[in-house]
Amino acid sequence: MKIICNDKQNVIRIENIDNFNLEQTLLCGQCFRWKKISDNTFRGVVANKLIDTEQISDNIIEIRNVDKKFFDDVLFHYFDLGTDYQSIMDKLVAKDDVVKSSIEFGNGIRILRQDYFEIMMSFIISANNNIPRISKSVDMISEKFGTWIANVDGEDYYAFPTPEQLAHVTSEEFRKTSVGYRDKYLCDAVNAVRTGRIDLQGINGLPYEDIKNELLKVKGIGSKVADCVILYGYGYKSAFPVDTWMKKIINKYYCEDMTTPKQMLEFALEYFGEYAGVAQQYLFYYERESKDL
DNA sequence: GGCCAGGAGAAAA
DNA sequence: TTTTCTCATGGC
Repeated sequence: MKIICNDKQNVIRIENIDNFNLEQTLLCGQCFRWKKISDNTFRGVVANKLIDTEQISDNIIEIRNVDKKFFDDVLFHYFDLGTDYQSIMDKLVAKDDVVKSSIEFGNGIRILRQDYFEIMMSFIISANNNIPRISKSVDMISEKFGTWIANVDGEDYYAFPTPEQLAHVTSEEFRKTSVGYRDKYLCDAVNAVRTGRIDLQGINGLPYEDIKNELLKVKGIGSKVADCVILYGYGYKSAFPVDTWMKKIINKYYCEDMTTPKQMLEFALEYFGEYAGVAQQYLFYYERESKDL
């Protein structure tokens, strides 16, 4: 991987990068705030900055509107550029033909490391919901309560609000962002952070079981949502969210008679091992997208 | 008009 | 402790 900085134009160019497809990574359901604005370009807000990023070729990506400092301080970590995905892929491909097919189908998904608070709120909204609506609600919450970032091409962009900005938002106000009955869960999550019932920064690095138990203290966070936060926020690559799609996949390809999510989680952790979460993301993408072929 | 979405909490068994 | 019911919302 080679990183070329052009601070005069605020462009970062990443060359010779393997396993990084923007569309698969940004629209695969692990994040909700990136928009496709042309064939190969995506626009999104990361840490109070509006960023454009373009897939120049399979191995070249350009990031615009960022200087070297922001790239080093934030984006390198956000895009998980310090991780050797090729070695992870090699290990997973050897598991079985289902994983192998999934990885050959979507061989450019990276697991982002997103803001803890934003990802927690987003996945509380995700419960019994669908991706377009989750995205819509997260955008509405940002627009109503977050800090304005920029107006580009006639459109306003906002940062996801901080816990302080949401401190006095009522459930009725959350309800107006079409989150449905999850409104009160969002209030509780904000309250949990502000009172210190959960320390989102402090729990980073705890053993999987411990960090999960901390997250489960928040109303609206069950096993699946906790695993999403642990995987897409804290970057634990063994965390394995069992959603409706993963249930289908496990029943279809692995264990026909398995019924409970708890069983499935135990099976997945044992079978897929330290990169279970990565396997999960590829299986999820494959099962959802390959139907269109 | 019922079913489904990246489920969770509360009630009931 | 483990199953069953209910919970907004919108697209199909």
